[in-house]
Amino acid sequence: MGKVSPGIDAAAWLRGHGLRATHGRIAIVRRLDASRVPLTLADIHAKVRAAGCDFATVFRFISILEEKDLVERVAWIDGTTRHEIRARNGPHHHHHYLICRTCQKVEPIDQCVVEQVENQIAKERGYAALSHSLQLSGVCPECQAKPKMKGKK
Amino acid sequence: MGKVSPGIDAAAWLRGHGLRATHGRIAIVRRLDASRVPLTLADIHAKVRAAGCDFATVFRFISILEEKDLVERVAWIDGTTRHEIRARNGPHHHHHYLICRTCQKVEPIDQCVVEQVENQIAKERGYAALSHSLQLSGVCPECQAKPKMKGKK
DNA sequence: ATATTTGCAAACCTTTTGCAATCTG
DNA sequence: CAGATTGCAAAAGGTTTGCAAATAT
Repeated sequence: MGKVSPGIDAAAWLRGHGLRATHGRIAIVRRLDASRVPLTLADIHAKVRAAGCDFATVFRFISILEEKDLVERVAWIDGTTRHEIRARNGPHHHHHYLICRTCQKVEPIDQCVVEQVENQIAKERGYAALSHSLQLSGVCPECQAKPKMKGKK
Repeated sequence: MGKVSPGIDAAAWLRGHGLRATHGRIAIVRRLDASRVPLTLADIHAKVRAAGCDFATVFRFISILEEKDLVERVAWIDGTTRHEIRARNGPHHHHHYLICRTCQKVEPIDQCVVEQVENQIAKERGYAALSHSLQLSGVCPECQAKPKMKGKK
């Protein structure tokens, strides 16, 4: 649902956006499409290097996708920069996640509760072209149950 | 109000937290205290280097303050890592900002509208020790009025 | 006086770029 | 075939660490 399609034809998707379909790019799009959460360049590279795709290619191609607004860059709460294929739900960009500070598990939040906040606050001040990033973090039920081993970062 | 105090006695504040009051540290605390928005290490260093405080000192001391939970690290929406002195409003950490994507202006949002969201969503899933980071971005009224000069980042 | 903290410089690691070779349409 | 794209390797940025000298208590 947030995916480009279930098991998409990456080559067709690429050409449909006026992009050349090389092996590396196809692997990158597949990787992005398969993830429900934003990935770091290293994450992506780890999965596509087997296909002979260089880190520089990941870097450059992700930049291209971001310029075309097909991928969005997210400043993750742990300080890493991540990238996410953009769901086609209109001009609004949603990035709602629940992150466990202990096990680093990430759960997307589907509800659009922030919409009201966004409209209320930002429009009150006359802002246009709004977007937002909300990351909630805490300790998940599983980690609360486990013996406490402080894994700081 | 989010400040340690108006024109605080940094040395006393430091000793009060069991930290040695060196010139560099005093300058760093003053800088943090004077800002309503999170700062990068470079921001802080730029202001304290005149006082002969090295970048490494800024780096190490901020790390110490963060371990003691006196300063909080924030993954800013532009990908930079920023640091903010922690307001004493309880265990809840608030980071609500309205950021202009054109002029980079930052306006803190005082309202705690996310509280409901946080409690609703996170507790529904059994998370503990919640905190959140919300950054709204858009184009401020002033920038909407100005002639459009696309300053990307 | 003594343990802590600092400045300096080097080590790291991630991000970015140049260029010749390779591939796509 | 021609221009776009890639791999490789080096450059650039920001972060982190070691160590001897300086500092706070």
